[in-house]
Amino acid sequence: MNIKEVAARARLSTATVSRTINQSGLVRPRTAEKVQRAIRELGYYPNTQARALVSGRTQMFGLIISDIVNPFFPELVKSFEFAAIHRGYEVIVANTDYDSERMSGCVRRMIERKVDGVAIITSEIDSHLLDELSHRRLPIVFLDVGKVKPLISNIKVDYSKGIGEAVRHIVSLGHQRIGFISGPLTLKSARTRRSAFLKCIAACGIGQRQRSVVEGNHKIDGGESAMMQLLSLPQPPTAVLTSNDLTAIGALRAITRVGLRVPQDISVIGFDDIELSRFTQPPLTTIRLSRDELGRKAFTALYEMVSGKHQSGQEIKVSTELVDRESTAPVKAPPSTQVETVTESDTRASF
Amino acid sequence: MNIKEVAARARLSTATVSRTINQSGLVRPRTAEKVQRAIRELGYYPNTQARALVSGRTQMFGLIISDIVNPFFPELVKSFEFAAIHRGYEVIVANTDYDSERMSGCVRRMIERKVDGVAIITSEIDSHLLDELSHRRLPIVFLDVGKVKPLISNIKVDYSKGIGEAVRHIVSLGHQRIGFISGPLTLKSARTRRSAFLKCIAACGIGQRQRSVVEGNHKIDGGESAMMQLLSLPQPPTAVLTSNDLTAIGALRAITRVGLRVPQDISVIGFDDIELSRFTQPPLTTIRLSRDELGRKAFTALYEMVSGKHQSGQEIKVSTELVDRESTAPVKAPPSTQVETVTESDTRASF
DNA sequence: CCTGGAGTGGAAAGCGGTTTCCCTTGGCGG
DNA sequence: CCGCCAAGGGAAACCGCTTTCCACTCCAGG
Repeated sequence: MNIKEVAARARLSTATVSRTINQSGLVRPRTAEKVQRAIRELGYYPNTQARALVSGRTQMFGLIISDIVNPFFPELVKSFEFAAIHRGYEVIVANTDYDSERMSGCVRRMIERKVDGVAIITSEIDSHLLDELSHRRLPIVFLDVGKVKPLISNIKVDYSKGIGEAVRHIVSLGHQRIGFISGPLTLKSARTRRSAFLKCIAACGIGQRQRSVVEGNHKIDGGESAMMQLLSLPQPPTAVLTSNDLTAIGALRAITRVGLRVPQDISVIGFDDIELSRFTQPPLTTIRLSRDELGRKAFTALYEMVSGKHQSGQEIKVSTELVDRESTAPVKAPPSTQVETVTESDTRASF
Repeated sequence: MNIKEVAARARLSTATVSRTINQSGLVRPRTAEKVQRAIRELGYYPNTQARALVSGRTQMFGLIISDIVNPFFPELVKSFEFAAIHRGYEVIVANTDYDSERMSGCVRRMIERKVDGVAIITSEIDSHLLDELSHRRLPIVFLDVGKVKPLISNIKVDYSKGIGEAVRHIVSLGHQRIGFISGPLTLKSARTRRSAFLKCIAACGIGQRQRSVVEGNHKIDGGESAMMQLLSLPQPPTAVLTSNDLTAIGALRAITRVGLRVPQDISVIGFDDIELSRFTQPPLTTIRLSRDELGRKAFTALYEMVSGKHQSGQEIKVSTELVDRESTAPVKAPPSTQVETVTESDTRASF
């Protein structure tokens, strides 16, 4: 089934069929109608490969992420994809699995498939790969990597806004000793979040001695053990911010396990506002970074580069904001008590 | 950058370059070496579109799922994709969003992109779409739809095994009144799970009067309200099975909220064994359906159809099994007590 | 009645590969 | 040293589509 059969059936040339399909406006309505009928009768779909070959555009975008299993990404993928289909683009998703080896595989796939642009929402990228891409004049959108150039746009997350709101919120509740559980510091994104926290905390007049920072792994178990570390400090923090929601959930678990309560004994604030955080017990106060917005804006940025508008690359801002739920409360008492007894049996908890 | 440039640089014909790339074995090693060098020096990647055009195979598979945001799917997608890349295939993922309107859009996309096969892991498919696909001789893999035909394989999940294990486990713990929270009964998969439960329960000699079935929505909130319904029964069940883990998590929440304990007062068993279920409080006993296995097998089934082996379509089994964690316990007492007081303040819970 | 130009539709040249068909080579036996 | 045959490599057709370049029709104006 190809354009020739359609042309034959409509008793027209392939050129006319093609023109009709592509709305070139050079075909008389009566003729177009003939074509349409033939197409309908044959159930014809143009071959995208052939089209891509001649037009030089595949109408596909690549989307490189760290790991689709990480709850941060599915929503992002979905909104990117949604925007893409809407404009007639297809999306090829690739997971790096946080591995720069794999990352180069992903980039290769994108090049081989001749995508019209790539969104890279992960930080395992070395400059050599970047060259590879920009050498081929492929539009790229990064998340938080910074340098806008021709054909390279960047989405800049304003971490400070949300984190600032959170820290001020916590401080206004009387908390003085504030902890932070970072992500794995091998990740650029984790380092960015961490330093945004440090900046905000300093801006609020919290001294170095009052803050304690430990490293998690952006997953539940890492959050849990990091929180255990914080709890075993001589002066544990009374409020804890975390680098993502999974970490916060782990922290919640650790606190509960040790027989303390959230938020009465310790306040916890997450980051990202994943779906799940509405369902923790207590519902998690967190800093929202809209993945939906991220996905949409990433697509749009790419689209504007390929369609000529904004060829030069641009910087797009995405904001963050505090979502106040129930995992924060005023600081308990003059900071004196310390964890001593671990009342396992008292730990009644659900999801 | 195309094959001609490579040929020119290597001072050979394009045919030789092509033969070298495709390992046809007709090229002398010395010549091949020349080609390789030229390719390397130019950073040449063959154009997949052009290749697909002439070979008739795009080396792409479609993967149609319900909703990537549902935690059931990411892992499945990942393992499918992993297997695919391993064999040089690319994957196009499409979400139906449980909407049969969208479903037909997904199918269209697959046809337009000329994928070599489609895995359909969702049940919103009407026969008209199916015709559309098989009319084009596209290999298809379904999940639990049943009819194996030429070019149509089916993955059959053995629900009974895992559910049977779970029910026997529960019964051996002394439970007599057993509840089930189903998924939305508009979904075929939910209906399948529900009827598997009913069958197993009957096989274990539990009478109709001892079981109560309510409908959830496969999400946390639906599980929670469905569980509330069960709890308000004159004789609430002492053990509850659910159609998926999110539902079970909701049930956990409901039970905790009402001042009861899992597993001391009520046992809960989930389904799927999503990542999260290890992290609930208490860790969720659940029935594992390996998404990893599902993804791998779906790919393999497709691959075997396109590569000639097993053109006829086959039925592939995937098993389920009980994963015993901590949300089940022996039934409490002679079944008499009933929920009366709701001690909100006593509800200390985390994730 | 002839000419010119707008409006339609056709023929054909690619797009970048693969593959068939055929011509060169080169190695070997006679 | 010559001839033969297999193997290596080249020329060209073709995959399905878009698009340029033309040819033709038709009607208005001279």
